[in-house]
Amino acid sequence: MEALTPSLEDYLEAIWTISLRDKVARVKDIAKSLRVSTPSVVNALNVLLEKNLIKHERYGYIELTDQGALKAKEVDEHHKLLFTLLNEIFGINAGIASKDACKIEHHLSKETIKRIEQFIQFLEEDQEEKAFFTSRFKDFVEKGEEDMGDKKVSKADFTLRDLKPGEKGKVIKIKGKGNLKKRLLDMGIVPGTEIQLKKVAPLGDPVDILVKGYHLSLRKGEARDILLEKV
Amino acid sequence: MEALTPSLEDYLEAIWTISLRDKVARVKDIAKSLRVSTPSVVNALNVLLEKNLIKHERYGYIELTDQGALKAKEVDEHHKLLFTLLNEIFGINAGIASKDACKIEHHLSKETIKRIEQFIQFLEEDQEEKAFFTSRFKDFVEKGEEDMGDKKVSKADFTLRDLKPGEKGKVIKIKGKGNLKKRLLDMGIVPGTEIQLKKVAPLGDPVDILVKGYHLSLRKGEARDILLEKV
DNA sequence: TCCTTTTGTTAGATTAGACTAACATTAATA
DNA sequence: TATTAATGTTAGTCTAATCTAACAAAAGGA
Ligand SMILES: [Mn+2]
Ligand SMILES: [Mn+2]
Ligand SMILES: [Mn+2]
Ligand SMILES: [Mn+2]
Repeated sequence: MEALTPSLEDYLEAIWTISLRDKVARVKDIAKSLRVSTPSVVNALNVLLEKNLIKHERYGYIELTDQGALKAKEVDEHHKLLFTLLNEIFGINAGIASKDACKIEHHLSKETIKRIEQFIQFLEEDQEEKAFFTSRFKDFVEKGEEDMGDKKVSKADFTLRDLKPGEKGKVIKIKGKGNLKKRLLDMGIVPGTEIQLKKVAPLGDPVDILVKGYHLSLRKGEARDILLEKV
Repeated sequence: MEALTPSLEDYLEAIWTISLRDKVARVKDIAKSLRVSTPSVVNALNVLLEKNLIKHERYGYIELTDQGALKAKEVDEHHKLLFTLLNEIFGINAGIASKDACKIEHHLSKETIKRIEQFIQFLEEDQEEKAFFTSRFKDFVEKGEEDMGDKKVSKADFTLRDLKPGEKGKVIKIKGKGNLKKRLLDMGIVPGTEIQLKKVAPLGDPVDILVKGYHLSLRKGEARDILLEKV
C-alpha cells in the first residue's frame, strides 16, 4: 500500500470524525469540515475508492472500509497526541494547537510519534509531577511576558536560589501564581520573613532552608521565585 | 509578500546553509542537498528570483538578497529549534530528528514556535534540572523497552513509591541507569538495605525516607525506581 | 587552442490538488 | 405529483513541483 498524501489523510480523518459525530458522512460535510469545494471532495473520494479505503456509491453516503478506518484512526490518534503536547504541555491555546497538530500530523516519523507518546505518558504517570512541571512552565512563560513590561524588576534583588549555604535573606515578594505561591505562603514564607539557606543538594534535589526555626525543602525552581533583599 | 511554499522555503534554507559551508551556492549543490534534479532547482531559482529573494545570473553563482537571507535564517532557526526539541529533549536520534524537523518547520504557527523556544529555554535555565529531567525521561523510555522483554518483572514486587508513611521494605534492585543509580547507591541504597518511608509531601515534593538511621530526601520519580520486597 | 567533462538551461510531460461553471440526481414541499 | 431546493457529479482549467531528454555554456586538460 502506497503512502497516502497529507491531503488524502485529512480526507480520511474528516470522514472518520464526521462518522462518529453524525452517523454517516456526506460530501458536503466533508467539504465544510476541510473548507474545500465539493468537486474537490468528489475527486478525493474517487482516489480513496480506488485504494479501497472507502465505500461509496454515486449519490450515496460515504463509509470507511476496515483498511480505511485503520488508517483514519491512526491519523486521528496522531492528531490528538500532538494536540495534547501542544495544548496541555506547551500551553498553546486550543484553536492554534489543533490547527498546527493537523498540519504536522502527516509529517512525523513513527519514531518521533512514539517518543512523544512516551513523553506524555512520562508526565501522565505522575499527575503531581506533571501539574508541578506544567505550572512551573506556565509561570516561566508568564514571568517572561511580565518582564517585557517591567523592564527593571527592581535592580538590587536576588533570589533564594542565589544564596550560598549559610547565607540569609529577607523575603520581598513571591513570584509566580496559583498552587505554587499559595503553598509557599502556607508554609510561612511571606514578605518580611527571614530565610536562611542551609544546603543545596546536587542534581535536581531540593534546597534545604530554615524559616522561623523550621526546616523546609524547596525545589530549586521554587527557590528562584522567592525574591530577597539583604538582611 | 506572499507566503512561501514549503518547497521554496527549503530551497532558501539550502542556499543559506551551503553559502555558510562553502562560500557560494551553485545549482548542483542545491540539487544534491535537496535530492532533486538540477532542472527542478533552476525552476525554483526562477521563482525565487521573481520574488526578489535571490540574485542569480545565467550560469553564475547564487546569492540571497537581504530579504531572502532574512527568510532563510528564520527557516534555519526553526529547523534548529525543532531539532533541539526532538533530539536533545525527546532523545530522538539525530538523523530522524533532523528529517522530521525539516518537514514540520514549514507548518507551525509563530505561537507554537515561540512556546517551543520558551520550553527549551525553561529547561536550559537550570542545567541541573534539565539533566535530571531528561535523564529521568531517558530512563523511563529504556525501562519501557526493557519491560517488553522481561514480561514479568518479578510479580510480588512493589516500589518505594507504593509504601505508605511508616511502612518498611527491603531493597531488591534499583532500576534506571547512569547518574541516578550511581547517586542512589552512593547514598547507601543497595540491595538488601531496609528502608522506611517517613512522609510524602504534596505536589512535586520529595519523599522523606529513613535508611540506616539517616534521613534522605528523594523525588517521587526516583522512589519509583527502587524495587522492594516485604521485610 | 581544441576537445572533453562538468555544470546549467530549456522544453515538454506528469502528478496532485485545488478551483468554477454547468449539469444531474435526490429530497423536500406546495 | 410537480416544482423547487439541496446535494452531488462531470468537465475543464490552473498552479506547484517534480521529472527526463536534449541542448548550451563554462571550465579544465592535452
Ligand atoms: Mn491534517
Ligand atoms: Mn488532524
Ligand atoms: Mn524543510
Ligand atoms: Mn530544514
